[in-house]
Amino acid sequence: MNGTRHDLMLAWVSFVHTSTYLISELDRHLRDEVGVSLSEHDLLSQLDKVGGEVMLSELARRVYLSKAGMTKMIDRLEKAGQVERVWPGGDRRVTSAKLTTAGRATLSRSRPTLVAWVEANLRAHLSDEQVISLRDSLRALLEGHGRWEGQMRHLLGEPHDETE
Amino acid sequence: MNGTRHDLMLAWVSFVHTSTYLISELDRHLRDEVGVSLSEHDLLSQLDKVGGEVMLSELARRVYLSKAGMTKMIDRLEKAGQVERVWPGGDRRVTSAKLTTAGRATLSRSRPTLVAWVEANLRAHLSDEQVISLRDSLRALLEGHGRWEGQMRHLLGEPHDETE
DNA sequence: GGCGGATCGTTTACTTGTCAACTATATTCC
DNA sequence: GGAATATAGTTGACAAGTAAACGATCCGCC
Repeated sequence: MNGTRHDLMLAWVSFVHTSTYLISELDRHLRDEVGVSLSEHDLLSQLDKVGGEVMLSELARRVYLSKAGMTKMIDRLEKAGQVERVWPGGDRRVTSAKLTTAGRATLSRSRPTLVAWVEANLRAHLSDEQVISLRDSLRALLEGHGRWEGQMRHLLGEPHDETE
Repeated sequence: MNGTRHDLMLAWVSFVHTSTYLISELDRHLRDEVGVSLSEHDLLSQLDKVGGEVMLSELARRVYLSKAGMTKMIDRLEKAGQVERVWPGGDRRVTSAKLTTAGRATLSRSRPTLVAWVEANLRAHLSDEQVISLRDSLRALLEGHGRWEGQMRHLLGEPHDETE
């Protein structure tokens, strides 16, 4: 018996089930409490992280959406007043999106809701060491697939800076 | 600054992005190579784990699907000949599902494909210690939410036994 | 300076999921 | 034994994603 391989597959199956479960729970929670889905929060959060306009295809890449999916998501969020399409001149093919004031207001409610939920549903079941190890492993996976971004300010609503 | 809270949120955001990315990649890979989606593989795998008939609502709970979603999934898989509906008498409300021979054949192709993919896409970027720690943390999360099952034989196609 | 091939965003058709309403059966309890 | 209630599965209307085809624009290069 290859114990290591078994551990690996166990980790993977648990990973799939955990994410399926937790993500759908958090999604429902955010919809109920704030009125945005998790992916919508994620999009608003990316826009806030950049702090300005982002072209749609770049935005799609960041939130793992096809370009058709991004068109529809921006349609919804624009209709809801959270986001605005802008045409920043230069290349006339590109459309960008930016947060509206209402979008920033939504973020100011969704962010603490999300933080509290994560405290209650992750932190509550993990030791500090497990959180750190999880963070490092996931970062290694993202890096290994070329998907690690600067990520990680803004999660708590901290001011933007460039010191990384 | 609360470093621990920041680490926690970083871990969570990485978790969401990693699972979004990896799951969609594996899903595409399984469709291309074997012709089943990841959720379909998961369903077949659950049926195989039990080794007999399972009622639809129990199946739905195991793969995190609504009962309407389960009806449709079984419709598809039955039409594709992978699965059969059976009515095991007793409670006349219940419908169960079981694997067909074709379903078992599909599993015998999807399982090694999945194992190879996980070796190449997880194992390749993680140390043995990270795999173990990941396994333990995810198990703790599932247990914390009352979603830990026996899970974990069958992942590699090992014979059923009850020694856990 | 204009032709061929990429890239950007949208549209269309389709897939796969949810929720709410419904039917049929089972259970509780008076 | 019968009414109220709960549970199993299906159906229909909708939500949110994809892939492929399309129009517009940009770029490289002869």
